[in-house]
Amino acid sequence: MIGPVALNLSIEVVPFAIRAERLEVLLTRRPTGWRLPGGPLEGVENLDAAARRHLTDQTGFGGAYLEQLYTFGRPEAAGGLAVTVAYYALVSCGALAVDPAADGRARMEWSSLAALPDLLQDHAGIAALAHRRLASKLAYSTIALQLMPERFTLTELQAVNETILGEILDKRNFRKRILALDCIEATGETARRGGHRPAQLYRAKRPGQVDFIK
Amino acid sequence: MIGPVALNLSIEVVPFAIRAERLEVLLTRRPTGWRLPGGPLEGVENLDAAARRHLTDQTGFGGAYLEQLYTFGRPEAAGGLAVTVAYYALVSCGALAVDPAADGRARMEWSSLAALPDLLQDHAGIAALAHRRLASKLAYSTIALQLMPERFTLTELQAVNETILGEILDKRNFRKRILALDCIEATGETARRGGHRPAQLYRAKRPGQVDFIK
DNA sequence: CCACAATAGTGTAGAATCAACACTAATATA
DNA sequence: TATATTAGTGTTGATTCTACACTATTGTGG
Repeated sequence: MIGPVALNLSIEVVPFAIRAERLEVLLTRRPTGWRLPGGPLEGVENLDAAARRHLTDQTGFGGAYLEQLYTFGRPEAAGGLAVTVAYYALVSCGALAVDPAADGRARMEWSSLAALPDLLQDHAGIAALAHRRLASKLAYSTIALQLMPERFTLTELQAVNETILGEILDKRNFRKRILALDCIEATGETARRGGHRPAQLYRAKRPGQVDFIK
Repeated sequence: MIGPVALNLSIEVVPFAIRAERLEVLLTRRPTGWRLPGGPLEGVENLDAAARRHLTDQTGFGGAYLEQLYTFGRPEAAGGLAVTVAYYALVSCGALAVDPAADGRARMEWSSLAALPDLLQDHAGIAALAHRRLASKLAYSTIALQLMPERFTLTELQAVNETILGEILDKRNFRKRILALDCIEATGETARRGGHRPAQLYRAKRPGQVDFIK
């Protein structure tokens, strides 16, 4: 059944990853310009499933952590109403390493959140809202782990937090806090990277799961 | 433009109020049974505006504080997709006092959140989600003020917090914390209610506005 | 092989915040 | 005038937070 107004429902996803110590957003190129991955529903599907489908089809990062952000309604020039259900996705550095063979996919490109190109509609605003949500969730959840590879050092985890928050953290206090959360464990292995003391490698105790703290 | 799938977009609102020291939800009666206030869009309208319109038309509490909660997608028996954008509303005790002459409105009734009747679809789940969101927001915002009348005592504000959280709070610690937030001010007036010392009346410094704290 | 550069890893002390706790003050009523 | 009832107020110990500097371990280059 269709309501009295023409509805255009779309799903948009803000895919985040940490690249080169910066928080970046993955954009796709369409004939009309850059936009967030997303698009209309196809058939009868769960909204979460639709978000994941768009992400997978358009970027290949189907394993990302996905969370609903907000729903917007926007009158269209043609007289209908565009309803956008926005999600954000966290792509782990691990998934980034393997280039998701972009066969037949729209062209895509990571862009620094601080310097997005002109985007379709209000996609820039959606990305900014997603960033605020992500930053505030750092304070009361273990969501940052979703951006990490399977094994990571504490210094790397700290750097991810610093990048998202835009401020530097105290090394000793950060480590004490994270370890007290009981959300990661040492693997026993070390990472020998460069001319300096190797770092312990840690892994998430409950990978894929975001715990709330306090 | 209409997508390939039949869409049924509706707005549902969970209207909360404190009545008789309990957190209650306002339900409306339809031929098919009890449900949350809400319904389909009418013409091209902002989602927030649609939520307020439904709330106003169906309950008369148009002045309530409104906030988007979550968006659900649910396959329908007929083969289409029902998309529900859920909101919650906080009705101040002050607004409750004046009975919103329910002329021509669907029958409505407040129900304790703990003992809801059978509701349409997943409306009970939506109400439960709204309650969790509200309870968690108490910890980091001044949202509880939206449930208070224009002037209120500290004891009343504490009771509202206790009701939502489902736990009792320490009177001295509560007062210290609230006053430190700098979100309310004494009016200078007192409430003489019953055979005991009168209480100072306070009011919100920024009524209608919800501040985040810390 | 030795010096150096670079990052890993660790503890403490003072400040701030949180949590527990009990009595006096002011009013209405009987 | 005695009593019941709610308003209003501080302190102390525990916990948490914040600031802060040095040793450990490796790779590299002379």
